[in-house]
Amino acid sequence: MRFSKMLLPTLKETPADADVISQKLMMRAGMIRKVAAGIYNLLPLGLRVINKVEEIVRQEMNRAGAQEVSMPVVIPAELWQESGRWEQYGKELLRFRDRHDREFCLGPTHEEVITDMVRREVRSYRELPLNLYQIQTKFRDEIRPRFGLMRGREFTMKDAYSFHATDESADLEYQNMYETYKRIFERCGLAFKAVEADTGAIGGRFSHEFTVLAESGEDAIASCDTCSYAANVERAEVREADSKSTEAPKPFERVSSPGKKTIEEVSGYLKIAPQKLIKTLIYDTDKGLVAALVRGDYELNEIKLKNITDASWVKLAEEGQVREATGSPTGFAGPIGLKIPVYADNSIKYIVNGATGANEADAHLINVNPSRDFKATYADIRNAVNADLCPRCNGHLEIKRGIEVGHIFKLGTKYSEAMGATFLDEEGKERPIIMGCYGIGIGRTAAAAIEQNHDEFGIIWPKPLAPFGCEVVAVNIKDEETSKTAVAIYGALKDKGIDALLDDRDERAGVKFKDADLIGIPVRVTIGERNLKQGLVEIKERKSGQVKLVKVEEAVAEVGSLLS
RNA sequence: CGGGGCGUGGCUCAGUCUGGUAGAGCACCGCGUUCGGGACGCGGGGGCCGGAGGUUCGAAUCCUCUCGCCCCGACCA
Repeated sequence: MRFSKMLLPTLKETPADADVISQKLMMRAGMIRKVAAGIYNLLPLGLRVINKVEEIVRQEMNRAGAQEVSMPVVIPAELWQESGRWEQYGKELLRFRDRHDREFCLGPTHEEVITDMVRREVRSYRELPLNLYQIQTKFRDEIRPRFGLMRGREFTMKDAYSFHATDESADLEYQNMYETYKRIFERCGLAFKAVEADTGAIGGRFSHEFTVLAESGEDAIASCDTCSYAANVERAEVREADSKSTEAPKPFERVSSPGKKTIEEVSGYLKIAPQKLIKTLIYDTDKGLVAALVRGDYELNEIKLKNITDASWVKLAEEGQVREATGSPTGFAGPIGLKIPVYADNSIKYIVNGATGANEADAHLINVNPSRDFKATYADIRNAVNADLCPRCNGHLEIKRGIEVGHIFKLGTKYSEAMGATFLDEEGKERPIIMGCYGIGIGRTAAAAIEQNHDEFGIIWPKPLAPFGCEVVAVNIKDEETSKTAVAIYGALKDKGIDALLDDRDERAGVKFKDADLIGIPVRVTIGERNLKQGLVEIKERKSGQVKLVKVEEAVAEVGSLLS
């Protein structure tokens, strides 16, 4: 491709509304342009990268024995009503009506459609297992789209669904996909981690996230510094250190604490460390109001709370509900005397002479001792923090940020049962098909690659994702020798199967060099008059910045060896 | 949806508080000089100041309503 002919509008300035590096660089490099919030055009350079990612995914999925299909973006409501998600999914699901007033939605994921497809075609265990995937546009009406392709509302995703007659078969495929995902992200040149994760709205029994470590990541990952344990903090198990305090329990007493509501205020006013405060949060759930206790310096993990209470949703109670449960305004709740179920984080157990709300305005209790003064169900309901004990070994957890680029789930029979996707087993017995599902965010993977591979000048593409393998820069296109040599090398590269970009614009050298650094092609061949007089051209690697001069005739071979 | 902010040539922004009829840099077009790390000079084109209503002799500027976008919290590939 010739630069002069390509729609490749690079930007000298960073657009005001971009806030992560990948988004800024994608905009500046002329890869993407915003059409609406969370909705983007992919320009030629951007599409090239997306195609590279897709091709790697496609090859590896095929290699793993999966078959590619394509499902519609527009899905009739009935399918979602069958699975029960039409009601559950919430506003992320963009719903609309056609001219006949029939209800549809834009597919945010395709369990329903694929389950419908398979239940129509598969009758016997002989036709299983099956792994079907597609690379397709999804739409999720995100509350807050941001970070360019990293969290768009419309995005391309590879989603695969597997169908099995037995649990063992499903587990085998889960493992197969786990290995496949590792290969895919390795081939993309990414530093990633597979971590245990919560199953969320997709449902199912267990799952792993594939996370690219990056400062801008929206996920917090806890990983052990000695063993291989890694999990999303939403999921990370917390093991409390046994800390036997030598302090003697004192009788509890009520103290006045006018207007002191937050942990900092109470801690400061009563001169008690946050670690000795019992934070009491009132939650509304579909099972009624509950109280959740965590140590003052920890955060409650709502997912864990939801799991332990066996509720299908939990949310922080409103002011009125807090009054109803505690008889006091928010900020003064405590576990003593509550009539609702009390769930306490394991860390509470070790508090001696702690402080908590008195369930009356402007008062707290001090010298509270959990085992003596109130009853609670103890469980792990807090978020893991840095330096927590590893649940698997004697190491400690480190919290890092990451971008979730892939997720694999063992679904079980959630959808097959709801939608009647069954098969006949060897004994002629009808059974629900066991399912797994496996997603990869294509655009997000490309964005993650930039987050991990860039410098102050621009993108540094990992070779497998680079939109071109090599950029040929003709320093002065008006010089006949330069122009002839550049075109010849460019042609020879193409003949050799190397995708090349020829910067044949009539621009000053500086402009072309800046653009080359910005768009981040791995290898640059620079043809300038001075070197050319000695029969030499310059070859520069984007990543290392290493420059070497080679003979014109050797340039193509040198580029080839740098790219292999 | 709650809280905060912003909408002025293609892009980045000034002008808004203190109304007087729209600017800069970059980009774009022409000519000339320049030419290996985002050149310079001269000339030029381009803006219902997000939209609607109002106040006023006069509104980018003040008021009301609306739409869009961005940031901080509850979702996920």
